[in-house]
Amino acid sequence: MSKATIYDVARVANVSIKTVSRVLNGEPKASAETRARVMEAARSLNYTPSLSARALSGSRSFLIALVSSGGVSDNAMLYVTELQMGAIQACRAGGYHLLTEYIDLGASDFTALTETLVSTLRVDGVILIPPLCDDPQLLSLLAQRGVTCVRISPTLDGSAEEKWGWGVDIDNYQAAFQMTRHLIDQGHRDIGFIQGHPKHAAAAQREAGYRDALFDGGPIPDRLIQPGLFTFDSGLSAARALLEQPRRPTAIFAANDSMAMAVLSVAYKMGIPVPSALSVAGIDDLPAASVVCPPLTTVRQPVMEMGAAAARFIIDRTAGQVGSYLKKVFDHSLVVRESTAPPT
Amino acid sequence: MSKATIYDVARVANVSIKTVSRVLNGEPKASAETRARVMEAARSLNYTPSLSARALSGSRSFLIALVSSGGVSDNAMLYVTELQMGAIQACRAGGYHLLTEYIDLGASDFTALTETLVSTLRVDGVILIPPLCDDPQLLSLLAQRGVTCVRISPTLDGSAEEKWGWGVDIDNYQAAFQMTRHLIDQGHRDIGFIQGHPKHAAAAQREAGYRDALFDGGPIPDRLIQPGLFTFDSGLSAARALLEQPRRPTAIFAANDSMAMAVLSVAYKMGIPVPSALSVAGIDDLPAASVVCPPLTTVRQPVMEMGAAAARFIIDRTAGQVGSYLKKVFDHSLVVRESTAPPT
DNA sequence: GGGCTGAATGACAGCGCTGTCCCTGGTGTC
DNA sequence: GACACCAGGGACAGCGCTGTCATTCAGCCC
Repeated sequence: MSKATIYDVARVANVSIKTVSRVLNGEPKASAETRARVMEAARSLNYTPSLSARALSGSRSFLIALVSSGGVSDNAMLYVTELQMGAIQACRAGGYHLLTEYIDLGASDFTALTETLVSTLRVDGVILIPPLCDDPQLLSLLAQRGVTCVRISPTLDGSAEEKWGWGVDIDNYQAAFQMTRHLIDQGHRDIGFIQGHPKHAAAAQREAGYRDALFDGGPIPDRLIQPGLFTFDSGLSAARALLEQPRRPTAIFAANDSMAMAVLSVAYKMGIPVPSALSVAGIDDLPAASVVCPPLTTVRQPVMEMGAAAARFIIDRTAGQVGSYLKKVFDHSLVVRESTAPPT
Repeated sequence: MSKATIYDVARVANVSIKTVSRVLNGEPKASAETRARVMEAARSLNYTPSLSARALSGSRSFLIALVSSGGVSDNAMLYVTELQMGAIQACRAGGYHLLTEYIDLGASDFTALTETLVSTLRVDGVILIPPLCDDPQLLSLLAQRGVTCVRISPTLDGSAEEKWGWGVDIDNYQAAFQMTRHLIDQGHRDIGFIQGHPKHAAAAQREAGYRDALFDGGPIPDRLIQPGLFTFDSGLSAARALLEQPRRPTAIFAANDSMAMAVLSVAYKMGIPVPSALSVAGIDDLPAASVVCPPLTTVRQPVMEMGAAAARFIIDRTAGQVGSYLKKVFDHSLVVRESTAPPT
């Protein structure tokens, strides 16, 4: 009942521990018969190898770290849960385990974090979440130490890409472009935009998509664009700035759902009915997006799949399969709900 | 630059590795002078001990697992993120690391989970989230293997308590009682209630609080109470059942925020203004609760602190401090926002 | 048949720590 | 002075695996 070791398995299967190790790791040199015998012994003993021992002696640790920053309170970071769930799933499938680390962006000690990840934990890879995934200091520390990184929604900087690891993302430009087109198709011309956090690469891409869809790259009246930080609170101010104008837009497209919900909230307070007098759209499809009133039109990203892909990349790479070291772009989809409608 | 070992530190400090180990682990036998020398050497080498080696040779693994079940899509489980954040914080402070494992409740193999936790990971403790924390099968498996468990919001079963580990919770009865009183104080008499998931212990406690506050334990008309499952969707049906009655309640108290938001949604669709024609209240204070329209009156639990306390308990216990093996009850607070008001 | 190749397996040395036991020399006691 | 005692510190054996290299034994070629 208590912990079975590789020795027990070897004894039962009547082979050396090395052979057990080989079979369990799927190494080639083992006859089918031996393989079966070992597997059976392992099963009967309910044996699971010790991660610590494997990590200590071998070159893999079977550990992946998901590093996040930023407070929970920040609605914008809510998709971390979903990402994590995807990563966990992929880890299970590959015999890996997911560690979650947190770093305070304020008093951040990247050196200590790196040391922990590399020396203490010896992780096989790290999944980085924005805005961490775009911090050159952290990235170069990790690169120096040879850590495999996967960046979620990283900047588009091509040259850095190769140096700093693989990335997963959606096509933020296209997502914003399509959403803007959706509003235009409905008949909107006066479409306000709330920008994302200037440090998030996705923010600029989304704004570009909006600009190009609305004015094909031409100048857009300043009054239509308000700064935001991807947070609900920042969305509140931006929404007010947009809605208190004498000639207010008939639609507002926020660079993410948190801010779009802020628009909903301000409109509600000001007595502006949505969507009849104002259409509102966001990006992300947060869990909350479907439960607010009215349900939010937004762009859904396959966050869980992205998390799974990130973990899988690290696992494959550690197992020797050299990944293509590029960025994988996932498909997004427009989710049209009730917050958008033709202007009346 | 590359991984420094305890040998390096020993050499630099001119002591044996055992002494380094002693100093770093805060063991008594070491003079102040030696201690300082070792610390200095460790710092200068940027040394961090290997977790694997420590775990393999010692009795602690410095690992805590947070086990969750249930889909991400389930709004009700959203507070996992917050719990996790608290646990991570406590882990960092204690030199621990947090692993997140997931188990599919459908095809659940508790034996495999336990084996992974015990043999493979050798975790020092496990944090269990509802409804996992009330599953007798899993609990007894873990207890058999001597795993320290902390259960979040567990059943009140006192006898099981000691056998199955420590727990953290709020006083669900009081929380619901106070919320109901709040509605009564505002003048409501016809207060509907949406029950929680029958398997969650908190659900029954919350209902009891509601019943006692409203009718002091006496019979409550059936029409006022609707079944729910803590999910948004279940809240939708319950809300409809409540609001389509000829004589509909003037207030609805849902056993959690997800379902309360469903009430908001149904009311919106039916054109019932909140709070003027209907007050709505929930429990949990989800991140989304403050951004819906109108912002939801709810009960806030100190989820992050609860997570931190859970992790801290495991850490202390592993370090030898025998915990009191009871349940720690945290203070909750009524958060009155705009979804409740006197009936008109 | 001798030598060679290659597949299947085992022996053995660590990986970087901690637990246990042991040694040293200074102090206190009578 | 003989003894016990204890704080301070070292030697050493693993923890449970994997990497490396050695060994064995078919099968095969000329």
